[in-house]
Amino acid sequence: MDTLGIGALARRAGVRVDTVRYYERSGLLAPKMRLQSGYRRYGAAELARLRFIRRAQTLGFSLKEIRDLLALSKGRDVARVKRAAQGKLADVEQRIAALQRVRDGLAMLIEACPGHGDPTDCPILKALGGEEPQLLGAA
Amino acid sequence: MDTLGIGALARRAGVRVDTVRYYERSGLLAPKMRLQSGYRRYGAAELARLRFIRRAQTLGFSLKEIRDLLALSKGRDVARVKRAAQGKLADVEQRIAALQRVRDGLAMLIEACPGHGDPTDCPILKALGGEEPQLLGAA
DNA sequence: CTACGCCCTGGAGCAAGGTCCAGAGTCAAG
DNA sequence: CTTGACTCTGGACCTTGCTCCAGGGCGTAG
Repeated sequence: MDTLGIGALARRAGVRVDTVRYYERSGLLAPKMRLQSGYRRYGAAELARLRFIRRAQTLGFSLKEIRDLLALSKGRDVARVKRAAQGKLADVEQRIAALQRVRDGLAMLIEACPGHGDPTDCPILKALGGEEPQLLGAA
Repeated sequence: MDTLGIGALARRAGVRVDTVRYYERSGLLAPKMRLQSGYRRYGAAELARLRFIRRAQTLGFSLKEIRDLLALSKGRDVARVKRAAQGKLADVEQRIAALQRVRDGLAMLIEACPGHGDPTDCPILKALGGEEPQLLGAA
């Protein structure tokens, strides 16, 4: 057989067996087939899908969002798929922009901080404790 | 008085009263003072801090991380504060880089998708369902 | 046949981050 | 003083994303 049991699949994707079953319950990943015994069998497509799920997760997509993304692959409406992808893109771009503002704020503070001396001279502490914590950008 | 009750504070920060109390329990935000009745009173600094917490959260910082960030403002060791900020900066930069890879992958797929016609021609669907879902970058 | 390691289902438990009572006290306007 | 809006505490409950049993079957090497 070139199919995998749940344990082998889990090992190859770096997740636990329970997690695979949890994803199945959550409608994210169904086995390719079952043996008469009820044992799940997975193929290469399932392994790829599982790895996709994990990568998406580490980037901050919730399981629900991932389910939505994956559901698109069953849609026959190409235009809708494209629109959904564009929406996701806008989403990602907003997150990037927000994080860049954080980064710039942090970088400025770090540069302005002497790294020694009187705490009241440290701009980082001022930004964190003060009246206007601009660290994360206005509003 | 120019102090706020918990309800007014919550309204101005766009959170629920229960959330403010939850943050207090979690060691994130203490009232400026209490009335004899036990009522909490907050000043401008507390409102700023609450808004800071919310902004940090929307950018993916956990309450624990935020607590760490805020705790720095009480530290007298400027060098340590600076190192902590640098660590957080590296963190943020990694997240940005990861998201940029997602963005680039998505953008490429969207550009390659005609937006109509045969679903089997749509690269987005291929990337999602196929053998090598490169959408989120390799490994 | 006996082990030993997988696999099954169902359900409990956990951490984070809230959210929502119940029952009782407080405050401010009229 | 009465009313209605607020606030208090304590604890239960919810969602997400797992993680870990218990109490069984399966499967293959020796």
